[in-house]
Amino acid sequence: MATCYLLLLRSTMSKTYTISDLAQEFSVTTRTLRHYEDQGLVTPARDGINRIYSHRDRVRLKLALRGKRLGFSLGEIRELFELHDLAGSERRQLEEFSVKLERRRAQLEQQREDVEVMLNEIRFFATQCQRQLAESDTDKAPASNSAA
Amino acid sequence: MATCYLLLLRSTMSKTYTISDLAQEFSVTTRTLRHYEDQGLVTPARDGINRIYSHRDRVRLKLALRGKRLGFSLGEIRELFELHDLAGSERRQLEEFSVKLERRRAQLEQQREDVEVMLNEIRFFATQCQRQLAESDTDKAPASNSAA
DNA sequence: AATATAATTGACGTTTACGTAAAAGCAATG
DNA sequence: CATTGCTTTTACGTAAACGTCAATTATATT
Repeated sequence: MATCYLLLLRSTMSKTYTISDLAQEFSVTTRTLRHYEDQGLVTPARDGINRIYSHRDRVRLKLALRGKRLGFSLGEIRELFELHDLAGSERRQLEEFSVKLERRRAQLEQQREDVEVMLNEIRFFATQCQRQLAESDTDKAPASNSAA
Repeated sequence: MATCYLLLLRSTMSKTYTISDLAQEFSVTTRTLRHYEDQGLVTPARDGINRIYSHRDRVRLKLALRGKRLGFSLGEIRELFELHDLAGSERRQLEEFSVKLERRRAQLEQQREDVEVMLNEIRFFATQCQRQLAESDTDKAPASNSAA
């Protein structure tokens, strides 16, 4: 049930996409996609001069955008990708990766708490707002006036 | 149990703080605090030329930092503060506020989901890492070799 | 009084993540 | 075949969020 997206990076699918396909699908500009390429987040093939994005690129883009929503920098996102590619790698690197993952996990759990708190705040003010709006409604309704 | 921090902004407490008090407590630079003042997030009083931060300022700072962790811009954070100050305000503004809150709520819920997914990924890779590290341990242990 | 410590106000610098404009190359289409 | 549309590279521009001096001022300490 809990799909692991990073694993999809290994998947082998042959559908390809143009730059504007992906730009449209993910509501980003083509400039953004080229920028992500500069930063090493995607590595589209070429048809002559034109970029051809693979399924893998698409997945990476999706992951990158989620990373961004969570406040990861492009550099950090690339690091995660690189670390993933380093699967059957040296012990030293694996240990470093492990440490980084742990740090990230802590940050994310802080963030999770932040989100909950903030949602509470917002819900609270939303109700306050609604209440005030309701009051200003009854104020304007000349029939039902409950004494101030 | 669920403290509403924004309400603390109304609280009346007389303890004050210097700029470096708050900088230390929240692990930011004094430059940051001055910047936040420029952006209207805090409004310290003055003792002659020196800044005197109130309890209210402290709470605002705390809120601002949480906002930042969640990817809010300083401008958006200020907006939230302003909207809060606008408590007994005009219907029009309240309605706008309501809409903004709703948008924020949607974003936050997206973010909550993002966090969960990302935590899953990270947990998955953490275990993978541990496994590999364990394997490379048994590899190096000359006693127990389970045939490749 | 002299020196050290912390605060102040400019003001320019830096990084990140793109925006935007210019000049040019293919591909289909009227 | 000229135009339209999408693509390319190159390159300068920009907004946000501070960093980093520099020059001054105020307070505290020896």
